[in-house]
Amino acid sequence: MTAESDFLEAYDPRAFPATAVTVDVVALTIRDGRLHVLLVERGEHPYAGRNALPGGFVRQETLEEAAKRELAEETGLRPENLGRIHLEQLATFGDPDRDPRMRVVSVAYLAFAPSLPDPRSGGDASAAGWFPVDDVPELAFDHGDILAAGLERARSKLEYTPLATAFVGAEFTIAELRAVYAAVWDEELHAGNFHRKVLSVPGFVESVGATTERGGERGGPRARLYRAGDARLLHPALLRPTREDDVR
Amino acid sequence: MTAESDFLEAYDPRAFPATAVTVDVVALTIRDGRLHVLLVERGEHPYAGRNALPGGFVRQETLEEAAKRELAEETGLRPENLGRIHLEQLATFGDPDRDPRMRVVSVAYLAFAPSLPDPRSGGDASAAGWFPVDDVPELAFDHGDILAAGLERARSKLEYTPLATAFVGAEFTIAELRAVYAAVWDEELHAGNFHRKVLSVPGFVESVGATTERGGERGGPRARLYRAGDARLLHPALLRPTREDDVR
DNA sequence: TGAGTTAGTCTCATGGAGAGAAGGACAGTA
DNA sequence: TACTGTCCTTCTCTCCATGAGACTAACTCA
Repeated sequence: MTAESDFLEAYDPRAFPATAVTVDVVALTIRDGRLHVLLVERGEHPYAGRNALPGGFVRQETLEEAAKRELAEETGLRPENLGRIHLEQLATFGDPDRDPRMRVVSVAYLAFAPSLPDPRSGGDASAAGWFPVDDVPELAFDHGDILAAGLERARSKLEYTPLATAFVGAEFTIAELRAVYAAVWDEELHAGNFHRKVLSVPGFVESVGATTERGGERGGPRARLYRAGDARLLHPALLRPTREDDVR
Repeated sequence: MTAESDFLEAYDPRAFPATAVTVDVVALTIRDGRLHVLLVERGEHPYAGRNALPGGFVRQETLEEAAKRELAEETGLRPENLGRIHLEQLATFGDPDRDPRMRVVSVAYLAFAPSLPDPRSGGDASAAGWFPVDDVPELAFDHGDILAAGLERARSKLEYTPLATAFVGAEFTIAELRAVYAAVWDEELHAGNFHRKVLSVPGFVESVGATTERGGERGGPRARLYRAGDARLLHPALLRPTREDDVR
């Protein structure tokens, strides 16, 4: 392999045009029954003062590690506590003029988390906060497009994966799970049918054998507790009600 | 906005570590009832002589334009003839050591095309060819992973989008469409049920009003011709038979 | 002309999904 | 304590999508 090592030694990485690679994270959670996204306020140009998705340049690390690092920085969570947070690659945005400084290609990641503390109180990440996704200010760069892609991915993934369990605690009730679907899909769901459906999908949830300590805030019986099962795909899927408009 | 323009003038793009951005294309087509992928033989180090997905560095263009350009170069197709080819972003691969030369982040694209001529006879793209996806040699870089991701995406997208029509000509029979599903999914399909299903999904196909000139090669009546309808999503979806193994 | 093949239609059994309702268990209030 | 309203959980009924199988008619090839 002498030819190859010679080649590698003579290779000049600067021969290619400078392109920066960043990660941006669409971090979603549910607070007060509404879907929220994590946004930070930009302190620097360009778009100073505008809200943006948390993100930054990729260092000597994998893309996923970069996304985890950015998420940890902005939420104030320690990386080791990121375990229960679902993280997946969303898409890559690289239009030549999406950043006025230079060519920046951004790999967007999507994160789902159970309700997290307000990052404002976290100290370091000063100007960060959770915003309801249906009431988001205009964002910097093309982050509005990235957010839209993240929301669509989240809505779609609830259908055929047990992702909703990433939004709730380790033990949860069927009603809590239903609230997740209702918040992400922004749809009312038939409690009885949802209950039957969730329990009928193999591996979606498994019973803990206990119930909540007390009934709901406004009455009602104690609910049985479940934890996430071992299914990676829901079969059959929980299809969201499809509007004709979506199809064409 | 003087502050911002001052900032942009003083900005030094070289301040960030050099990272190259490439696109790689998983181009799929169907030949002789089998799913094929387009591969090129690398002439240069690293991985000289190994097969790889067609791809290259991104220039002053959008990522999708780069993918189209690479695809056109390797297939010998003129860019204006790429119209009927479906192209979508697949995922981005950026592990620090995936390319021994330098940090290379690759945005992978997925392309579906009707049967194309053999690129070997196209002249320019000398060492390119179509390989059956279930009989692919070991690939350069992490292109094996990229191909696997592309196959899974293709199989999944057939379920809920009219993507299969991108594999056939402008006018096609239901049997041809069924052959696409059978090839991509590598599954036998019940002809009667498939027929009923395809015609029952609104906007999937629309009748041309004519039939094939003659029956099948081994007999049978003439088949009615259809063209792609205006649906962007299939509802209800054509779900592939799910094996229990896939679920866990 | 006959045998074999295939497009298209149909029937039947099964099971999932939506809608509605009922049985309790529980919280809050009078 | 009694009452009211909430809501978790289960059941029933109906409709529809799906899989399996069969049948007819049109066509090719020998």
